[in-house]
Amino acid sequence: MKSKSADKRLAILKAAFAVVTEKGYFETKVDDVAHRAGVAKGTVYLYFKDKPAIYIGLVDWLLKQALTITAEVMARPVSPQQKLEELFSTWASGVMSNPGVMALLSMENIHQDNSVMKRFKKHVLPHIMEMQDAIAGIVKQGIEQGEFRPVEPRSAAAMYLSAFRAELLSINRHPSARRAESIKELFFCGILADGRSRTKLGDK
Amino acid sequence: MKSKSADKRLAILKAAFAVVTEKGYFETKVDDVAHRAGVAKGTVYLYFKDKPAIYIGLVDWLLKQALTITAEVMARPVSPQQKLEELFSTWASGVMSNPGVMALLSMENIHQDNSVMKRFKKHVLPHIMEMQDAIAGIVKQGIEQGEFRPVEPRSAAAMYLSAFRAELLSINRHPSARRAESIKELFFCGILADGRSRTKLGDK
DNA sequence: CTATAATGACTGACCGGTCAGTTTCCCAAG
DNA sequence: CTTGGGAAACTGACCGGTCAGTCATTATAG
Repeated sequence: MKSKSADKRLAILKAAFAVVTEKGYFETKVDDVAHRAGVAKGTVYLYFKDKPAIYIGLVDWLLKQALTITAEVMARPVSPQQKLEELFSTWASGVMSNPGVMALLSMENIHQDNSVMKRFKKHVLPHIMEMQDAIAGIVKQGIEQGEFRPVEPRSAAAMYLSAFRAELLSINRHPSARRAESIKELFFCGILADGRSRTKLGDK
Repeated sequence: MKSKSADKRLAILKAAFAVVTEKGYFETKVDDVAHRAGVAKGTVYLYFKDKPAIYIGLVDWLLKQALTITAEVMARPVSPQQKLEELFSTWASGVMSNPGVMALLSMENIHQDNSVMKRFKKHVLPHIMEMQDAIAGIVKQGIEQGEFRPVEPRSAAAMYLSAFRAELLSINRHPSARRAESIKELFFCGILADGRSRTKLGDK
């Protein structure tokens, strides 16, 4: 099964990427993917067990790319903040620039618990967690170096990913670079004016 | 069509809410909704033109509730920050607490451009925008009063909604109140340590 | 010539939407 | 109060289209 041709498998994945980001998983027909890849439907089933397997293979593939980028950025000899900033823009200009990607990766869909989503969870969540851990690691480093406040690293990682998502969404809606900068900056600086005490929130 | 019974329409919406948040739109069968509502399939079609109409009706209904809460909170005589905090927790404990709601409302899915999503966009996006505008309004007020930094209000609103989403996601994943506080605080304060200049980001 | 890869017509399950038939409700006439 | 009849609400079996997955057949490579 692996021997046939890694190229063809990749071609099918790329076709699936194009179709799924355009129409969404449920509206994507296996025939669409096959045609886009320039093969017959039967051929798709030589490389993937069934339709969900295509989707899982696709997300796997994308996340692996994103993780590679992440690891590469993490290894650079720059400050934690710099790392987070670079990751932000590298992601934004890389794999993730396709407007449909967010739909593809968005975790909301995973909270449903039919059998397809269970399979999806099992295969893909570990990658997501790995990513979040990587970011939490950078945050932790930043805290130790005094660059960041002592926040919960995993919360910060969640927030970081959300900010990234917000950026992509606004890029999709209004293709203007200004907004994005602003969102990234909000992540780092927050919204409160300088004068306000940063510990005030805890009280209430 | 309106005369039949508003109660029954509502019953169908509630059933749809239960099923759609559990299984997602595409996996939801009209029969499921009908059974859950205690009516026959045909009856559903007396109240809704077709399946997408059920979905649109559902999201409309939920967003209207959220907007009501928003307006109510906005009217309170408290500081902008207080407003945002209260909105955050009121939403979190209200309509939005169901783990499936994010999936239901998440905008990612809307970037696909088949006919169903076009209808969806047309009906629902205005409500979303209304919501974002409301929040941007609070932010603007906060800026004028010197409570917030002079950020782009709409970016801040996008960030706020994303932070809210991050909170819900982590609540779903680990039912612990700690994390949520932390995410909300991150929105207000950012992640940088006190000593760091807040304007430094703009350079580069 | 054999083995491996690729094909695409076919099938069976599924489900959105319909509609002829049934029940329920209301009210006017007896 | 009973009755009857007509309208409105409701029902669910059915239909037609769609599509995931199969497999007998054909093409290709070695």
